[in-house]
Amino acid sequence: MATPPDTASTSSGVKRQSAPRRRSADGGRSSRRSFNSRRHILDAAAHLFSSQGYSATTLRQVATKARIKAGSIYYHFDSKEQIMAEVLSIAVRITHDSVKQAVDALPPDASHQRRVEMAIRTHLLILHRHRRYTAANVRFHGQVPRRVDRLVQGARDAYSAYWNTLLRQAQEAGEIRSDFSLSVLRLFILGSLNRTVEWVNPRKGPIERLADQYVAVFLEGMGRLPRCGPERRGIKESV
Amino acid sequence: MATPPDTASTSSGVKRQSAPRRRSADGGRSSRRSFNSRRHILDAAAHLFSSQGYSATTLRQVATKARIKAGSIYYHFDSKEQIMAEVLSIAVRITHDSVKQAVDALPPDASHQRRVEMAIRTHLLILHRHRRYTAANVRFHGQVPRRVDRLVQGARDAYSAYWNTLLRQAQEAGEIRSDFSLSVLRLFILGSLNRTVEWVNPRKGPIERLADQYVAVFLEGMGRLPRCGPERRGIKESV
DNA sequence: GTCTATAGTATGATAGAC
DNA sequence: GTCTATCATACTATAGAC
Repeated sequence: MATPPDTASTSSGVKRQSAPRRRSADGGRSSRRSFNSRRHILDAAAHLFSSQGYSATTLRQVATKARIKAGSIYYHFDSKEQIMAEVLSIAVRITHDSVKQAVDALPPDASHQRRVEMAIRTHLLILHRHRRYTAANVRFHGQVPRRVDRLVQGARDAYSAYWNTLLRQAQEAGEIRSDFSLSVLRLFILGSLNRTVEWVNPRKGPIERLADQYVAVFLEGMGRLPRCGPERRGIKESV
Repeated sequence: MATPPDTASTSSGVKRQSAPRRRSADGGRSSRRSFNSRRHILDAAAHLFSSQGYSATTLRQVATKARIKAGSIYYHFDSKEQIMAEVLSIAVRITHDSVKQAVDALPPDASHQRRVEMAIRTHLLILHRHRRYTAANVRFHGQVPRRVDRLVQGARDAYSAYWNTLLRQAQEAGEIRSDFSLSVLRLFILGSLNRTVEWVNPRKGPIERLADQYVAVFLEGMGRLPRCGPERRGIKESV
């Protein structure tokens, strides 16, 4: 069974674009908290946005969670919208990068179904590993000011295009039913994976076991012709 | 191919609980607009809630859309939360009633797979037919004040229980793989269907064609043993 | 880089005329 | 049953001290 590589730790994906200058070599223990304020604000905002929504989250809540006062946020960011835009961009970029990297790491002779399987597994794993950020993106798509959504649209389109290619190649190789609409299939797959942020509790069981069931349904369900016989993998309830 | 019956017109599902008194026999043309204010408020609120979110929607917006002034809302409702609670309750009740009715209308000897198929088709159809209400429920689950969500939880649990029974019976009859977790499968199915409110444009094609593809994936993907041979239905891209 | 204080605006909800 | 007017509160964002 394929398992995605362990890419993109939580901190590695945080964008630094237009961050303020810092002291060149963080002197020591005293200023560590303030030194990382920008990331603390992003983490706090991502968490609150993804659990309450954009409008329901106030900058006072973000500030409290980041252990600073509300006014201080404006040293690091220009507006609430900018914070949201950055959170969403981080989410899309981490996901896209991780999935692409995992698929590329497969042996060159891997089947297209296998590549799709790896993409499904990695997407689901990353979705829950970076849940604060990805859930903000997944749950509030279309619920944020248009200006914000538009800033992230390019990254989202690129990720969609990546999946389209993956699926098209599989269909051309005869590994996906020729009567399926690929755009529907992509939205079906990604939508169902993304939806899991609404109910999955990662502490109740490994995401990999959840991925098993999703992979089983999709690979069997979209295959050109079903494989016959008892050659099946065991899947246990664990989520 | 099974098609759900045409149940629950838009207006039929609107709850009247605790509505103010009305004139017994609506006299005629002059007061028709004010006569239906309560429903106009609910419709306007459902539409705004489902497209913008609960917090982002203001009662002034609702009032404008319902062609009244903001203060007048409080003649019909006690609070913004009450309006949302009523919108969500309507959504869950319409869906549950319609799906149950469609499944019950199947011939008694219908297979369990066929019953699940009908439930999938009807859920998807109703979801988009009553989109204003259902999208508010589906998109903002967990994003509204707890008091509101708790008022709807009972209805949601009942609908989940209904699906659990449907799936359990199918699995016991050997029509769903025995190694699948049914709670995961239910969340998988309903989650993927519900997710379609984020991207489906009903004017671009009939929901039935979309349902074809979802049914195909789920029935093939969760079946105990895949059916062999070329006995397949044709599915065309249309959404 | 963070603070306090506050400007300017918008919100949910209420009171009372009609 | 709807209106106008308004209260009390909370919000985003800014200004300036430290």
